[in-house]
Amino acid sequence: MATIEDVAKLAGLSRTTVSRVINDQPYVTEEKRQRIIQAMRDLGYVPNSSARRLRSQRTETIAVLLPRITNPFFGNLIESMEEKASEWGYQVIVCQTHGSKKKELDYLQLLKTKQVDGVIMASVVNEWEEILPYLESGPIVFCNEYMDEEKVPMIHMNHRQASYEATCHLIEQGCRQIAYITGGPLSYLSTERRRGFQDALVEHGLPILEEVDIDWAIDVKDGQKAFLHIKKRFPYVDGVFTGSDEVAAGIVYEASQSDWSIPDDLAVVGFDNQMLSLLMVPSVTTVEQPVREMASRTVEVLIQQLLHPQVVVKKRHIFDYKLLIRDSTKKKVSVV
Amino acid sequence: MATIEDVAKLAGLSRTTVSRVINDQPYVTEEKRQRIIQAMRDLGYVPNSSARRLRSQRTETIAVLLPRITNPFFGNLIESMEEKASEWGYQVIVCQTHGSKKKELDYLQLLKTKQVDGVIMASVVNEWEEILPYLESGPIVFCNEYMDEEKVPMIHMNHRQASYEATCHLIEQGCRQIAYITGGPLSYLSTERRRGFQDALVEHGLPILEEVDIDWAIDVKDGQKAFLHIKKRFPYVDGVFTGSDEVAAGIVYEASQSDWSIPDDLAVVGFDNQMLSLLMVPSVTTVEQPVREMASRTVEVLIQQLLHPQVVVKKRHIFDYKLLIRDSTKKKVSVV
DNA sequence: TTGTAGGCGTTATCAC
DNA sequence: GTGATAACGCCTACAA
Repeated sequence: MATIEDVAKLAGLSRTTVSRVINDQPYVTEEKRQRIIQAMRDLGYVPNSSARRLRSQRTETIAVLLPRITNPFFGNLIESMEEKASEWGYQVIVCQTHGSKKKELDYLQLLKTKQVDGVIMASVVNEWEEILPYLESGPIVFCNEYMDEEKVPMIHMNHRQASYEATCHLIEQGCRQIAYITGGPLSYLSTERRRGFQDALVEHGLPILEEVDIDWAIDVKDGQKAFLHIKKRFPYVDGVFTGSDEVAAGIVYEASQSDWSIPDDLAVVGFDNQMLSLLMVPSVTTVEQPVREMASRTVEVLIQQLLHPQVVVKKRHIFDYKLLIRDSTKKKVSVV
Repeated sequence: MATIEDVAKLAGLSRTTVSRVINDQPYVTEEKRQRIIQAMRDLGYVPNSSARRLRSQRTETIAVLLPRITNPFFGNLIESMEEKASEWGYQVIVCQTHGSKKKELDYLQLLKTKQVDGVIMASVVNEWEEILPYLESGPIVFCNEYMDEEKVPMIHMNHRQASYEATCHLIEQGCRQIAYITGGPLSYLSTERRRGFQDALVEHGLPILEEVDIDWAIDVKDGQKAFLHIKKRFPYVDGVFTGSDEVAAGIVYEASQSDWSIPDDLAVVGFDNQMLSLLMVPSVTTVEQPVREMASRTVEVLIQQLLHPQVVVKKRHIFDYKLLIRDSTKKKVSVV
């Protein structure tokens, strides 16, 4: 593999001059510049990025931490992030934590070992105290997940309010016994969602169904199981709020295989506006997040911090959600 | 940031000895080893990976090229690849080409600049002649996509045969006017699929409907459009083979909004066995690929090549598919 | 305008 | 067992 030295020799010039040409710097005669360019071509020279990294102390790479890519929400997120990062000449490393605290810390280690310049956390399972020390080694930005902290920028929606609004919608449709179905690791975000849900119930004087504690539902199969569970053990439930379109789809699907009718026997609200939610029969009411915009903003915020480390950045970037009302909640007998 | 030098000083030893401890090498007294470990702790020392890369000429990073992550097939693929790579201590860089030849070559450049040790191409849009030169800089492995080449390992299914079988199934169900719906960039794989489709038609003496040339369908929306297009312009079509479950889902969905019935007016076969295909009403007949196994094997093949460059590896790894027959093709009046 | 030389942090070689 | 030294390939004061 040709090095800068080889090019210099072939062109009969010094490494310095070659380096100037590589980096488009001035103070090189056009004639020598051409000679060097020719030499680089002849040798098939390409600058070695490891050497550059060592020298510059920068990797132009960022890590994106998320639970798993096949969750469409995170898939969309990283798709947009990669596109944006690529525009700025940055590489993206995928870091699937699968909700494991250890894996999360292992991947944060990339920051300490200087394998990446910065980290985006789209999911957070460790406590803040665990994460804080890594901040010494480079910037961290939260996206989607958030906390009561002001040390790192956070790009997200108000999940508490979104859940509140979704639940109010169920109540307006006449639901009185509403179950909360969730899954995945506990986090600030998931707590916020639950709070919003309970806010709405309390405000309307409705009971919080402590007995229906389904906290293990994360995908379509789980949704199907959850439906059967409810039908069998808590048949009085007439509405469900779940933080996942996949779970909602599972419920809708399994209901269609039973004698229950959605939404009349059971109204269902999902979250994220996945394609699935629109294609189900009945279509699923859901909360839409501006995924692409959040992803794009997150990358911008991180890269700006990398380019201008001293500048104090805005810490909160709150995006708007949108409740998309579809057939899974449009009860025939609606109570207003 | 503490360096190996700092640790050495604090422990009152040389960099060499510290390096030995870091790399678990013998020939260090237990007492000194402990002193060094303590010093590393005190300083919060972490080896700098850029320096290691430069020294070792290895990055322990691989690049995965694919069109876009949100295509669930590729999402699943990279999910499994990241997991496998992580087991071996390798990082994965996401490279979305969006079917662009230029982007594909740009990402292959990562190999030349030594930012990655190897490349997995899960999609290929350039000609082989364009790709070949990059092979000098490191190993490339194909997964999913393939070619008539023996220079790089290829992990894939026999798409021609899968399409052939799927089409035969449509014919057995009584379809006589079968449309082929495709999309995305032309490639060896897409050509193979078309061949398999035509093989079946020819073998059964059925017409190839040249007039129905839908080659622009890649997602659900396109599927919906395609259905309307067929219904309006080619109402005699009674079967559709499409290389995408999303397109199939769009067709099924749009049909359900019309007076056509699936499968009796139109039988539909998709590809990939996405969750979608199972949840649609009617559920969609599709071809299942062993995605996780292919992904996992691909990473293994690549890493083995990195670890043992001289060993000649098996070039073809052909996996089995499975035709999953569901409601979208079970015509009531089936002709055998 | 061009070149010399040192150092980024690590590890392999060789001498002690 | 341990340490001095060179080298990986690049960039950049500083000198000329």
